[in-house]
Amino acid sequence: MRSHYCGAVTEELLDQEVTLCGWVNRRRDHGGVIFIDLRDREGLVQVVFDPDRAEIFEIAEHVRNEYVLRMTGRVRLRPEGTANPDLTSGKIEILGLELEVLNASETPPFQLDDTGVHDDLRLQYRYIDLRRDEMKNRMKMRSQVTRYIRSHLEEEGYWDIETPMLTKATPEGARDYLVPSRTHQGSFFALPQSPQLFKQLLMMSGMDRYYQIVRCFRDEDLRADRQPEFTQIDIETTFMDENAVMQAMEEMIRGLFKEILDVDLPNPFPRMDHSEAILRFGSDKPDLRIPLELVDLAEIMKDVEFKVFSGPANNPDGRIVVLRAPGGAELSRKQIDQYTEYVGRYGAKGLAWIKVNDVAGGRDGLQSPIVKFLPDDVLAALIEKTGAQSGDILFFGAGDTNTVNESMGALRVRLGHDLDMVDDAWQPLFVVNFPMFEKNSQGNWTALHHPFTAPSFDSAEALKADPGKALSRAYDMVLNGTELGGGSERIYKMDMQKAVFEILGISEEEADEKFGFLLNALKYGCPPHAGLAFGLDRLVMLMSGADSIRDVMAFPKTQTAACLLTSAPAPVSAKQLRELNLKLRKVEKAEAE
RNA sequence: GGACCGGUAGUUCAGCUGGUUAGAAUGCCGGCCUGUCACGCCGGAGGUCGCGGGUUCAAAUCCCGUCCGGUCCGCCA
Repeated sequence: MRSHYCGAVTEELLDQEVTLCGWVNRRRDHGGVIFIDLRDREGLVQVVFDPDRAEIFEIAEHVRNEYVLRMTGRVRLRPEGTANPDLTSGKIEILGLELEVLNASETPPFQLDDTGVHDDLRLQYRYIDLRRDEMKNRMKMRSQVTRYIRSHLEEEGYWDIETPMLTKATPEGARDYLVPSRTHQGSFFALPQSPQLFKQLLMMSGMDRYYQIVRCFRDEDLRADRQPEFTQIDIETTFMDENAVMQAMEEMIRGLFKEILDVDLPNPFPRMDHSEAILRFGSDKPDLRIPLELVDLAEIMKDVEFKVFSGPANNPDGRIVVLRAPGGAELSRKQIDQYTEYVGRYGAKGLAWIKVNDVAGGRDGLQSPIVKFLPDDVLAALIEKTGAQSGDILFFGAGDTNTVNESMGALRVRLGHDLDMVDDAWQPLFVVNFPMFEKNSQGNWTALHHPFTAPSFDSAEALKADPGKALSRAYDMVLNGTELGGGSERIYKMDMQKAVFEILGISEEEADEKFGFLLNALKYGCPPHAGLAFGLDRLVMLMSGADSIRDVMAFPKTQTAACLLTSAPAPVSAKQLRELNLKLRKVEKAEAE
């Protein structure tokens, strides 16, 4: 049908006849001569129609944006001074000799070069949105990324093995998407939240090294970086400890960034203990591009009269920190109020602050509603410990540890952006040595990672004796404040797995019912194994500079998990429900009161 | 479940302290134009102001409810 891609026609084809197919990107009609920019996936080329050939000139006059054309013409140099350096094909143009309209187009609902079109319209007409260069390039990069990952892992001896999409609901973790079974009425499949258990079973099956670029499903509320269906690069290996896995994975990511973006990531990636990340950045996925850090003030504030500060300083479950924002003394009262409202979202009850107007001026150089509560020596220690300079502002977070970490960690990132202090760089790291368990609001132990993660303790007895002390052999790869992937060394011994279930309060019967197949497999020669999973969408989002993973998915869903293109989800027929032995409950608002 | 932002011409927005005929840009349609590339010039058409209710002599504008899109908290690894 065609001889070349539009974007691939260059001066190398001078004087040759080419046949092209594509869309009308734009038509410029000068009366006596018509230019059409013909567009396909690979780019644009200018086609010229002159009135000498009345028949095709007539056709060209009636062509409109987004018409699909097939044309044949001769490649020639553009007249001197009319080259377009913005196009790879800009030195040449094509003199139209034949022209066929393969299909007309209605006027598109939005202009392809309009950058501010609302998301809902873009999603409804996604097939038009995807024609835009920005979107097309993201799809291309995504394909390049998966190609690189696949070929790299294949070369390293990993096998691509598929796992079921129709599987079993899991009690832990996210809400499942359920699929009713027709042949087992009243029973349901679940779509996988991840292939976690299957990939472990593949290791037990002796597959040695596995990978899969695989769709996962989680029925939870959405965010800019969370979709109900998303793609993981899922990896698992046998007989490699966590250090070897981390090293192999960072090598892969380094290679990927070099290949696709020509970016050299650090070698090796820095590693940071989970406890250090929380202490310094208030986050388990610190954005190292931002130089600000939380400074702990427990020592300084222990004995002050000001209970808001001394209380948390003396409470083992409390924390008091300060965050120094360089140049922040210029912030207006309104801006400070906005930051107060911002930390309030994370549960902070307030946001105390001190403006350092003149660092040499002692108490008089400080401006703040709380300075009067703090003695001179504490103020001096504060200035010394934060390294505050004239013109800075100090923000204080005090309260229970989690609230302080979350609110001040978020404020740190927000200030970094607002004060334009985000380093233009790629800052990856591994966060390691996570706690194995944490207490939930009811005071029960829950797994920080998942219940198949191996603890740092070798013996099940030691683990049971003090679960709060145990670290896990888990690791998260973090890039610029986004969690790119995470994994762990897995439990491969029955007694350890049983101990973990016991600590989590999962009874033997329940464990048997939910995970019996895995526990059984542990009995038949289970090798040590470890792995991890990357979020492909987040990876491509970061690499392409997109603000949301929606922009690196061809057909994403809205925040309410709907597809505006197909109008999914949608009701089904009574017949379909009957076959599945399902009956809908009536939703009557009046009765629901 | 909750907080906040947005919804006005095909599109992106202005108008919003209530008051003649709701504007701009762009797109669209028509005419002119032989070197443009965001072509140019002239003319024209185009609106349930998301939806429902209320206040008022009068509502795009104020109030209540609701739907849709987005950001975030909760939720989620």
